[in-house]
Amino acid sequence: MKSFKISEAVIRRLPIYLRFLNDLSQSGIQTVSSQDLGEKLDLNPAQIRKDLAYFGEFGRKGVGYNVDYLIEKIRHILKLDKPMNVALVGTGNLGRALCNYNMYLKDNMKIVAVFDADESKSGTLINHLTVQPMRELTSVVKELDISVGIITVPAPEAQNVADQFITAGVRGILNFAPVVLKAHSGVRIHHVDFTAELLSLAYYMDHIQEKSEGVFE
Amino acid sequence: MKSFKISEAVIRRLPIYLRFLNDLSQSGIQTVSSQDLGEKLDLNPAQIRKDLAYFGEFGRKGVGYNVDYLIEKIRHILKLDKPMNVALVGTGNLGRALCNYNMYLKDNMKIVAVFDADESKSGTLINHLTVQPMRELTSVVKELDISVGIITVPAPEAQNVADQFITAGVRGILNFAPVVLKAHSGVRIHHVDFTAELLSLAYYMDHIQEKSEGVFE
DNA sequence: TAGATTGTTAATCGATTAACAATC
DNA sequence: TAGATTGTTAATCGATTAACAATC
Repeated sequence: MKSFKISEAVIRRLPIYLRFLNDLSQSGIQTVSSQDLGEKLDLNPAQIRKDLAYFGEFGRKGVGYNVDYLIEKIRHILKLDKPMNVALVGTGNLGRALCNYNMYLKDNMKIVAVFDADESKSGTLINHLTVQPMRELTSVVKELDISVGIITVPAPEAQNVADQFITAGVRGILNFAPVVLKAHSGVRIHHVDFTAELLSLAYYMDHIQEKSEGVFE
Repeated sequence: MKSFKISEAVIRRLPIYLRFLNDLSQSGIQTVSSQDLGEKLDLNPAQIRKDLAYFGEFGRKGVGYNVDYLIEKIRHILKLDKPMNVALVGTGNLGRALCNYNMYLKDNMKIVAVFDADESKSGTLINHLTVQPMRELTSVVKELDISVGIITVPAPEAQNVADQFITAGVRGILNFAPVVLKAHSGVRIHHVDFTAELLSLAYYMDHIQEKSEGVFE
């Protein structure tokens, strides 16, 4: 048994590999080289080989990687080979969009409970799920063995919701609110910050596009 | 006049600073130190000082940064001090959510046109905007001087939409589809990849949380 | 066998952090 | 003046890329 510290950058690339490998598999392609992957995903082939090599020897010299075998391996590494229950708080436009978007299903991640602070929404249905009041959160998280919470509430309420999730026992949070959340170590927080993506995009609009070159007086 | 290459990591932090500074400003706080910022945003104070110093001397030794002055400076750096027009393609749940979410307004970014490949949707209203057919895209982008395109279509159509945006003349794309897009240099693509965020979150769920430590046999 | 491609080491590159003189 | 905090250099740390022996 070996013990590694795998860097976050590596882990964040694995879902990108997985997604493209799934496409290949569906197209009936059985073998792929790091060269191919690199071209399609805009990554250095050496980086891809190195990333995968952290977890084992998945390829064959002179041949490449077997697509379905690699899919299986990455799914195992990311722990997508067993079901994981997810709860969502905040049934605004974005929250409802995510509930309907059940892409996660094939990756064994499933939204199984939805909450909203506005109790007048309790009982309404979103994609076969009944909206529940916040006071039910702790008990539902425990009953349904929910390990991940998605936050789609306005920024000022996000930290409060995160605290409730953490108290209830979730181990991971996916935050869509435009605010930096605090959590004790032991709880992992990923941030989907599309306002920041849009604002940083603005910076590049008038610049000469030679690898992040900028001019200032 | 000095010429820099500012790294992408630096640019991506500027909107985070800006957002928190806006909060401070609204709370009536006039001065902030890199120490304060670092604590609230989970960043190293030295990094914050260094980031800002790429663009000028915005602080005062022994005092800190004037909140409103720094806001003004960052807004200028990111080019948020002049209006920027945005178009969106794909009026599914996510697209509609983004149209309604006009947080961008105060940052001078405004969605001014919405398109959908499904022509039966043409003419419907989303938040005061009329959905238009794809064949109008090129002319509308030119007429309204649109420089950024948002893509919220299913993955298989995303590259095609990107190509149309690029042909029409946009210089930046914010892609929400779970696929890596290709573009010639000169067009900047940012990817909001929440499925990847969710899948990589799964990896950390059963791991001891000591800075990305993992164990494999 | 000849060509292709992995796994891995070494070299490079870039980003973060520590430290401190300058100065408010 | 004493305390605080910046701007900036140097040191550290980590991630990417190049190169190549191993081998299919």
